[in-house]
Amino acid sequence: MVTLTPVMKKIILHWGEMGTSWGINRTVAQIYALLYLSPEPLTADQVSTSLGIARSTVSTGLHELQSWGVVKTSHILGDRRDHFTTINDIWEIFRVILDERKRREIDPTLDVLEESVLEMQNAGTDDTRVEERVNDMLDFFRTVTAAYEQYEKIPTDRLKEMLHMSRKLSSIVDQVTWD
Amino acid sequence: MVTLTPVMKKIILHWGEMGTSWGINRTVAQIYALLYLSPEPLTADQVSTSLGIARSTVSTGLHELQSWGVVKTSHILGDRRDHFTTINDIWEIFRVILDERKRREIDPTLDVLEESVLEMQNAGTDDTRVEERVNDMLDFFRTVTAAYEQYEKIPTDRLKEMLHMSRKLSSIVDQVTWD
DNA sequence: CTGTTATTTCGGTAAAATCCGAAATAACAG
DNA sequence: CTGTTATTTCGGATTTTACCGAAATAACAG
Repeated sequence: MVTLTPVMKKIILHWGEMGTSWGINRTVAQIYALLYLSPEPLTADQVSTSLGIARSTVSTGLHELQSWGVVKTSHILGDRRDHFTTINDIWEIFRVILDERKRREIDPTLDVLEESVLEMQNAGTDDTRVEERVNDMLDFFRTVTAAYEQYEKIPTDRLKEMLHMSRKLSSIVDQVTWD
Repeated sequence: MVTLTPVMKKIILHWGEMGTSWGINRTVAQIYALLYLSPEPLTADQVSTSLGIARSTVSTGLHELQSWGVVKTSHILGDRRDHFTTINDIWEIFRVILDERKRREIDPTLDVLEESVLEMQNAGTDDTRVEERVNDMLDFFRTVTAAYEQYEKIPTDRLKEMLHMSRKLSSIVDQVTWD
């Protein structure tokens, strides 16, 4: 059991709330926050008692976090329990989350839209409006995906630089013309 | 009652699913998709019968969509019922959604983190680790917010250009150095 | 004012997501 | 192999969220 300072409690609880808006379940997000703030790796039991959630729930939650690659296990000599930590660069964490969201939300939508376009071509409908709108959507999602692929190539350190300098950056980009 | 083509059904259903991952409730997202695809504005009753959801649910859903500014009413001479449409630029729509998400998820987090830093200063804890992590988070959220403010200034048309040219853009940005 | 149609509010129900705890399994020490 | 500790699985209970439909309110025509 880890004693939580008021600040830690506050952040863990808020993180839980925020998680729900991000489609991450409340307790999973709390587990994450606890591990992120904890000075050393924690066992599943410590997580369970500190947050007051069932051992089994912690187990499932940790698996989910591990499957995303934002939580790792570490081990201590003479102790066969797993100890859990988060990767500690918050920028990396949000890259992972963003990636997960893209995978779950953008990619399937792209598929559906592409299928739809094909189906409409085959059916040969004269439903111009729907056709037009679906094409608009498809263009949008394709463009966003392409841009995302560019973003993915940028190493985190470079990304930090860029965003820290976002003001300067945007004034530079303002001078760009395509033709 | 509007008859839905298979393609429309497919997209509406998928949109509903996607909505849930975005923190938008399934039926609200479906209403949105229907209006987006419909050639002309629809009455609440038409939405209700076409999607098979209760009139009252439609009412609430339409209000929510209107409060976000992505659905507007229009009127037809000699008909006192409201007719509903979506704004029809999908780019604008996603700007609105993004903005909503920022407002609900980023802004409150920034508040909590700033409060936390103050509290920790007052309490004078020597909990270096937590302090460090909270500061990291704060820096991250501040940087993202600042970058978002730059993005907000870009007119939609310009944004389209930029993203359509994201490859070229990123090679230009690659040449930027700050010092 | 009265009747008619449109819209909204709201309490209760239904559906979905979350979480618990008991039991099963796994991992290991001796 | 046996006992002990750690971890996972899973059915059902609990909580949360979404949805319906009846009743209230609003908006209007005559």
